[in-house]
Amino acid sequence: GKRVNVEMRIGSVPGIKVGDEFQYKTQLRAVGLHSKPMCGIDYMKVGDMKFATSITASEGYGYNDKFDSGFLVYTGEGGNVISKEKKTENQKLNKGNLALANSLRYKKEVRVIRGEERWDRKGKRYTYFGLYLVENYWTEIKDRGKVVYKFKLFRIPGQPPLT
Amino acid sequence: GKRVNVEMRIGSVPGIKVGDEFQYKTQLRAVGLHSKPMCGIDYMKVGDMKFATSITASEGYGYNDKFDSGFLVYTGEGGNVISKEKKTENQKLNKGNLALANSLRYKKEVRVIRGEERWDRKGKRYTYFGLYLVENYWTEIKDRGKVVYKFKLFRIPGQPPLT
DNA sequence: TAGACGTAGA
DNA sequence: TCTACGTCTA
Repeated sequence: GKRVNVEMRIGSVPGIKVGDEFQYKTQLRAVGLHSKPMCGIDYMKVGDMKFATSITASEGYGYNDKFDSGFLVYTGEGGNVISKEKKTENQKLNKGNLALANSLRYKKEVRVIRGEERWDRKGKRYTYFGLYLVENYWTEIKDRGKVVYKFKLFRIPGQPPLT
Repeated sequence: GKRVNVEMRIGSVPGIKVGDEFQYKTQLRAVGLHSKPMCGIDYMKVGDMKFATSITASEGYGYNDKFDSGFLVYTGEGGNVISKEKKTENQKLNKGNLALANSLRYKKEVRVIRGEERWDRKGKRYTYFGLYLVENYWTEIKDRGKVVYKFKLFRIPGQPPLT
């Protein structure tokens, strides 16, 4: 049980390979992949600007993120999208959403982790998918008339294939 | 990131020594010390009866558990004791509380883990304190007139000292 | 102090 | 489905 406290950064993490799997979000933090225990979008400040460092696309939360060959459409955060108790609101271009927009504008790499539900529903299976770039983003109006941000990311070519 | 799924049992855990420290509750689960990610009392069914396997006494949650030389007074679970939103209710002799009561009656060992707040407030420091036996339990009436269970446990002699 | 794509078991 | 001594950042 060694004490872990990794500095988060943009880009690949030394020692972590595409396809590496983890069981808990605390493990993602321990190895330096994703710092936030409950947030999908992790980001850091460089000077006065936020950039995304990593996103985890966990299935089964009502976000309906779509993984396709080399692409990913990812739903922004905020607006109580997955809350059962709180009222849905418009998502805003702040926090993680703003960080992803900045990553697009400045062509910063984003680590992508996919979280899959396990058949035994004990923990998840978090798989490191590699580095992506944000291609564009837009807003959609969801069921209850609220604004939701969508980010399209493409996988940077030349990385090991996902089996 | 090897997949972990340990069978929980009563008594000491092979390979775990008094004083071993951990950072997250998911680690406690991984090594077989404490299965529940957010509950203080872990227990298992033997035949038709529940017995406690381990308790974590985390500081800073308004439970006011007391560690003394060889003794521990532990607050039972339930009743929304630490909830800020929900109304406080009477604790009942069920779930983990019932398991601890059975551990007293049948003299079953209980693993004790102490969770301390860290100065940097990142993670906790969970320390394995060794095996205890429940000496007795009682109820108290707390501030808002609600029933709270208290369990007194003593540390089984002959174990390595806690430095 | 509150918010956020957490976890497991009853 | 819900509860439960979670865990981090803003």
